[in-house]
Amino acid sequence: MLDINLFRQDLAAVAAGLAKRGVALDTATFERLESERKTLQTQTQELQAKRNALSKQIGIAKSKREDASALMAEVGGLGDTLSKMEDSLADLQAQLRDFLLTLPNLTHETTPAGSSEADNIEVRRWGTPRQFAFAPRDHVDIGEMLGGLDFEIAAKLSGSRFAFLRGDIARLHRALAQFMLDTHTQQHGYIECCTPYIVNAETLIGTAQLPKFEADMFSVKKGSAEGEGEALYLISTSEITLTNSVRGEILPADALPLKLTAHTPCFRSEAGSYGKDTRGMIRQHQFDKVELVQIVHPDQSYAALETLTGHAEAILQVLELPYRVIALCTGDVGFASAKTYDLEVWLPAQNTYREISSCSNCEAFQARRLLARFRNAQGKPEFVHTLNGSGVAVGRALVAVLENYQQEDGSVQIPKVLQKYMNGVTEIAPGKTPGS
RNA sequence: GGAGACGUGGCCGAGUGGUCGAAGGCACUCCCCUGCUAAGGGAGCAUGCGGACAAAAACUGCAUCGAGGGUUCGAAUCCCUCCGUCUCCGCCA
Repeated sequence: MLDINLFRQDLAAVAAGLAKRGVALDTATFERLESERKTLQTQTQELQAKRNALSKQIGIAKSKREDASALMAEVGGLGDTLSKMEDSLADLQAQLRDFLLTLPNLTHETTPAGSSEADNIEVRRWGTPRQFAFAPRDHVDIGEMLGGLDFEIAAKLSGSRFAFLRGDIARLHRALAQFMLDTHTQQHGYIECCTPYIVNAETLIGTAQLPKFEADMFSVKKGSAEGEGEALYLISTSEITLTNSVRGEILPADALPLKLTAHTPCFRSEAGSYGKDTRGMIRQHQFDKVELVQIVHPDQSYAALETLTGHAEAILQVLELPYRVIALCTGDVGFASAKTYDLEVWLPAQNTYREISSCSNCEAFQARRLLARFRNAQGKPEFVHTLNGSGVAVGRALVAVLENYQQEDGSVQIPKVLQKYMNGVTEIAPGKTPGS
């Protein structure tokens, strides 16, 4: 959520900022709502003050055993008017809040200008894509040769866009996640968390999945029959639970930066992506991800974005997977983000780089919704800045390892750092899985 | 799922319709006194949103005692719903 004070002070600037992302701000609606709110709020508060004062006098009079009937008659007439005014004020403030909740964050000045993916800027590359002496297979074909990567069974169980892993491939998937968690906790200073996978609506408003992106979420019901309770949702990323862990908190200054990581499944309905990446496990309804979240002092957030991105990069470097870093342009950054770097890993079968991590600085956009604050040097509560990044997507990392480490005979070598998580296994070869 | 108890400020804890945004204590901050492994005295110390203002401070209004609704001139206090915590029983990993 953007700061409403910005709108009051310089509406044109906000409109210009949003226009960079291709969002048209309805300034007329805002000005109308805001001026109505101002009038009504002032009037309502004046009337409330009057009622409170009179009621207090009644109390004083009664305690002195004096007659209060005149006072009571005076205040009695206020009730209806007041409750009507309070209702319409609440309604107006809800409208204003809804108006603000549907607007994305303003982008940072260093976010490149642009209108679409095509305007994103490559910041750097790491590693050299391997030269293959044969035509590299994609992970689906590799999985088929090895066994243990089964989309038909998954389709039978759940439908399209799910995968069923078995044997060494399932184990490789687990090894990747453990390696990532260990690296982030032992080398990068993150606290390992294990969080709920099901959350309520309030939590999703905090990190901005709701109200605007409900269609991207899976919702679940409590109990069997009626289940007319509160709607619950499967998390689409553990950014949701990690970041919401500070919701409503006023943290002491020395608690910052707070660095959290978790390995969780992520559930996405992928509405609107029909026909995209239908082959393999690039785009799934359920995938695992190790997430990095930092809660930081506002002055530190852009430095933190660089280091957090570096933490995600370190994973790919140690796995020796070539990648590039992309700065998303103003037209492509996510709703809550002011600046985002995507990490794209090299996939030889596609002969291209594909997103495997997305690292964002949300500044105070989420904190404002969350009421997540810290006590600044003056002792006053101030919004924290929140950052999140994949460190990295486990499913896509599995794809990258399978494709980049494949051999001509269909076997796949295990990256050195993963071997200890694989009980010393150095390669997965056809005919041996499912096994071990 | 059944029965009961409970949810107050950073923490503890009083407060069952009226000068209560909330006693008292602890913690914390500042000042004074004292001079020594301490103690005493005084003051301050919740958050959000408004108001005149370019802004800050100060001032002032409104709201907030788990959440939402209701009764009332007036609610932390009474009623309803929900959420959560604790104890016992049942069930289960």
